[in-house]
Amino acid sequence: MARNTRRTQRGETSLSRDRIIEASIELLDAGGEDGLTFRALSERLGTGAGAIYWHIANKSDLLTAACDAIVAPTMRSATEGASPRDAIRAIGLGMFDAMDEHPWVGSALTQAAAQLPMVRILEAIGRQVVALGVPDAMRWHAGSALLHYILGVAGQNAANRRIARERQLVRADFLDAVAAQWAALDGDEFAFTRSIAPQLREHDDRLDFAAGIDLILDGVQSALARP
Amino acid sequence: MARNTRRTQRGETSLSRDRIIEASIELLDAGGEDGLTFRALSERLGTGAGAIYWHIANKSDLLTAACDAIVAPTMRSATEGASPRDAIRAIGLGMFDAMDEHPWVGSALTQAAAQLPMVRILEAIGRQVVALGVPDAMRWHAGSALLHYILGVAGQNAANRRIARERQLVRADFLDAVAAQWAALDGDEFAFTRSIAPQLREHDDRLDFAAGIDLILDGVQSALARP
DNA sequence: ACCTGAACACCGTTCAAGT
DNA sequence: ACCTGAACACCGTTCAAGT
Repeated sequence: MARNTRRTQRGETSLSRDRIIEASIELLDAGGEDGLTFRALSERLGTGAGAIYWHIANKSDLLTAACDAIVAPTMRSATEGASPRDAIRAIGLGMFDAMDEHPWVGSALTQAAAQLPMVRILEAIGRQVVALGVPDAMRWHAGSALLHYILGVAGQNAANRRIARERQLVRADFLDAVAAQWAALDGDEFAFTRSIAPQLREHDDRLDFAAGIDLILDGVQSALARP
Repeated sequence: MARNTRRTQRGETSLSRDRIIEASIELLDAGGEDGLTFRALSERLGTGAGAIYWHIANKSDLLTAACDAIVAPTMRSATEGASPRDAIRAIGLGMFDAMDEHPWVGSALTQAAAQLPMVRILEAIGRQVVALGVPDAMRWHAGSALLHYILGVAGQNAANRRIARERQLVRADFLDAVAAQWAALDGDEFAFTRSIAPQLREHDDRLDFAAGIDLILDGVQSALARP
């Protein structure tokens, strides 16, 4: 960690794991997951591709580290809340907003299963589940349901953003395209989907996300109340 | 679709979209997502890489089609159930079992956001949400919470299987490795995660998955009961 | 209409060689 | 200890040329 402090003091010219991660995030923000390549990264850092491998193990390691650089501060600032319930909502919405700013975090999170970024989210949620008074035997179920729900929305939003980017569509046009696609489905086989297609355009992803968390928390609380 | 019926009658030598998808599924089952390449596929089909492009648009299209070939029959057979609640559970468990047999389906589902496979799941769930008596205004929230939860578990399981495969570990050894990793975390910063690490080894993914669905359904039902 | 297969423009990763 | 950059073994996709 303190390996190259002497050089760092001299300026920004030296390579370091932190500088690599920082540049990676810039590339990911600018060009999505495809934007991060060792060639683009080494060009931006003014170095050779091989140099990067001195500081990181491989691309998967790099993506996880970039993801953690977003998730860690998000979890640190989202643990406040008037009640455990509010705190859990804040954790979820904190992740939602972070992924809104960095859409690649959703898929990075999925790829880095059981790694540090995911554990941070689990930890933040779990503490509030305990504070909520959930008994030992139910903590795992409650925590993992919330975590999986958050990861599900994460993955889905990330995929939607990637598709919209590839087709060079803004959000509204993307939703219009999906709604049109759904409306064209077979009326008998896809009756439900067709019936909710109009809601696609009006809906607010962030509110929907919060509503899902509330549903799970309601389920937890009704289980707590059961004799 | 009926383009090459004459040739198909002669035997299995002719190429078709269905044969390509079938061979893709075999490659995906055998080697995970990395196992599906146009070179491996053309070799297995005894043809050139370019020939495949006559029948499918690109790799993303191919993966979505392979995913749909798994999801469609799963949804067709999983819609039975004594009650809407049982039916929703059956839909979820049907997907769980399908992904257990074909681990790549989880990530394919995420990549094919808003595409046919996902719509089939949404449709199956939505119908049961209606049957459950959920009013119009809440159907979207209930359906998308269930869908996102299922997709979250899907992505997570797929990622776990991929990592286990890469490290050539069987499930039990993979869980042991994760549990050991968690146990080594900082005691203050990761108190909750450390406390549930032992449960990692004992837990049953399938039961946990069903428990999460029940939590959401309990939440829906408690919202229905509210004045 | 359908297929061939070489060619193109990329990847992530390695490694002998430098400083 | 850290970096260079050419080389390696791959990718998905295209396309002139065949039948």
